[in-house]
Amino acid sequence: MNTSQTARERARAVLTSEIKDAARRQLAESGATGMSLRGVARELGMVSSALYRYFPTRDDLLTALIVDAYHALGDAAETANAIVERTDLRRRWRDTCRAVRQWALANPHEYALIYGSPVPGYQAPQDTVAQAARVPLAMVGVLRDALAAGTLAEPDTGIMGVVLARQTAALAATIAPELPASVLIRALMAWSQLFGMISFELFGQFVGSVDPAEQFFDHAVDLMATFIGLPKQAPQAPAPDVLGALFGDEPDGEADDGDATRTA
Amino acid sequence: MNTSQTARERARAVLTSEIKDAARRQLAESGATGMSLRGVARELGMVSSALYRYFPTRDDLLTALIVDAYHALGDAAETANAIVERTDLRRRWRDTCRAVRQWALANPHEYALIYGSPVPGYQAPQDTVAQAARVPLAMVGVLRDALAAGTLAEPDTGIMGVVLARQTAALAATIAPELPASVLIRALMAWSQLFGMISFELFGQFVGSVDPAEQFFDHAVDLMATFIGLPKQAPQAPAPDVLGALFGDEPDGEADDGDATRTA
DNA sequence: CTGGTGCGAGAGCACTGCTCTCGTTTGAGA
DNA sequence: TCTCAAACGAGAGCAGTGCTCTCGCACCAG
Repeated sequence: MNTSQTARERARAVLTSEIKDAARRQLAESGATGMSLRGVARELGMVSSALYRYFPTRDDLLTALIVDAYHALGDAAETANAIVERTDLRRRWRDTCRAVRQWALANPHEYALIYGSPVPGYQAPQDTVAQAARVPLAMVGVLRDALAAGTLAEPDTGIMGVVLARQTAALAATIAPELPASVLIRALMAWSQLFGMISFELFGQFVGSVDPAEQFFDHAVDLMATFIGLPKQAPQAPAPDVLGALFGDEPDGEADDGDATRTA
Repeated sequence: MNTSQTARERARAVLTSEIKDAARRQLAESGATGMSLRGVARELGMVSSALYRYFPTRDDLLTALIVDAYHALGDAAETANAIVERTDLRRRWRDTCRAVRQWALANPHEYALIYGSPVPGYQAPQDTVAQAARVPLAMVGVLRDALAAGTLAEPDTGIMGVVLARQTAALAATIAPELPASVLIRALMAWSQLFGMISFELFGQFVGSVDPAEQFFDHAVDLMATFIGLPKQAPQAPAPDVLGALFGDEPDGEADDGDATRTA
């Protein structure tokens, strides 16, 4: 790729990323409304009209930042999920959720950009939906492994409307066919609970109650894990037969933990 | 109150509310970024500088809209909670949550204004915190009545950090001294889950999965009620005729989820 | 009746996103 | 190696924004 790149193309690529960097810096300082095209041009020592060679409009620059933010958040969640010992499901769940919160706390304005109110007329480029799915997919990955290991306590479904039944069936077909609908529904609940909690913490809704939300967050994540059916605690020293069963069936393979949330 | 009001004061009051109405209209159409001071001045047939006699800055006008939005949402939740038969705890819980969602769907931009990313440098006037607490207080009210009636299944606390224990103790002291910390924590979780769910639906995070979120919402609300410890079902409602008199005019298919075909 | 005060209109400033034009630079094809 | 179109940055300019200041007019208490 780089071989056939002309100097102009290389300059264009580097300047494009420099523009995004400057915009990200302004975003981190002043929020989305404070990110001005003229401001980033000023920071780069160029004139504002020159920026339009790289981004046709301000919203396109913001969209690029959104895509990057989704990507960074997905990376954070997936690496946190991949780092933990694969059989320690409870810890994988917890660390994945923690990684999302840590990323949000470290990049509050970028988080607000993607999970706050949609800024323009809110178009969702098809590129973002795949990136946005990475966090819930990481969470589902833990549940799939728990189900495969036989340690997932399958909750009862309860009464389900036809629309919801169809939606969960379609979702299962594309995400995790072996997961029962009841687990999928609770995963969706845990997913929205996670981001609701983070948004509340970041946007100041917890000030009167659990303002330093660290311990509340961990507690809630743990309770939601139990709510879905993850085993209470990682067995300290699993019995040899259980261990053998765990490593014997091995549905996802062990070597590819680089991508722990493969979508089958 | 009108007695001691001079004509000038009356004119000022009515014009102030007219400005807010016009601003709310612009907000509903174009979102927070589209609400321009000059635009509302144009709509009212006045010049922009005249608006500064009523709101010293654009952010102050937005803040007024925020306070009003909190007020309207609190009203919606409290009336929904008050309409239901007081002993029907499950239905009170559900209808309160539904009222929040209905209000959010009816006023998406106002919802985004108060629960999306904070718009300006995010100051939270002391007036808003009391208003913002009304929804969770309505939910807690149901739990208090359940505890008083002896029908609240108190969940186990689990391990709790000292910070969290102190926070929940302080919260209980000011809100509901008789509620155990475990219930309070789960109420906080249900609260953030509710708004996380609504935000996801409004901001388009559910598009790939449960996009028409009606049935998923009801299902999740019900599961969270059980999660907190509310009794499974209202103990066989007191008398059908009373129920019919109370809920004769339910707008949306409310009576018994009759349309939801029960599929296992 | 009079003088201070609240009010709306208008001009103007600094800023924004965006468009258009004009020389210059670049690099691929002749 | 030369040529010419495409890409590029700079500048001017337009319409819009929030906000300030000044100026007359209308109100209302003294």
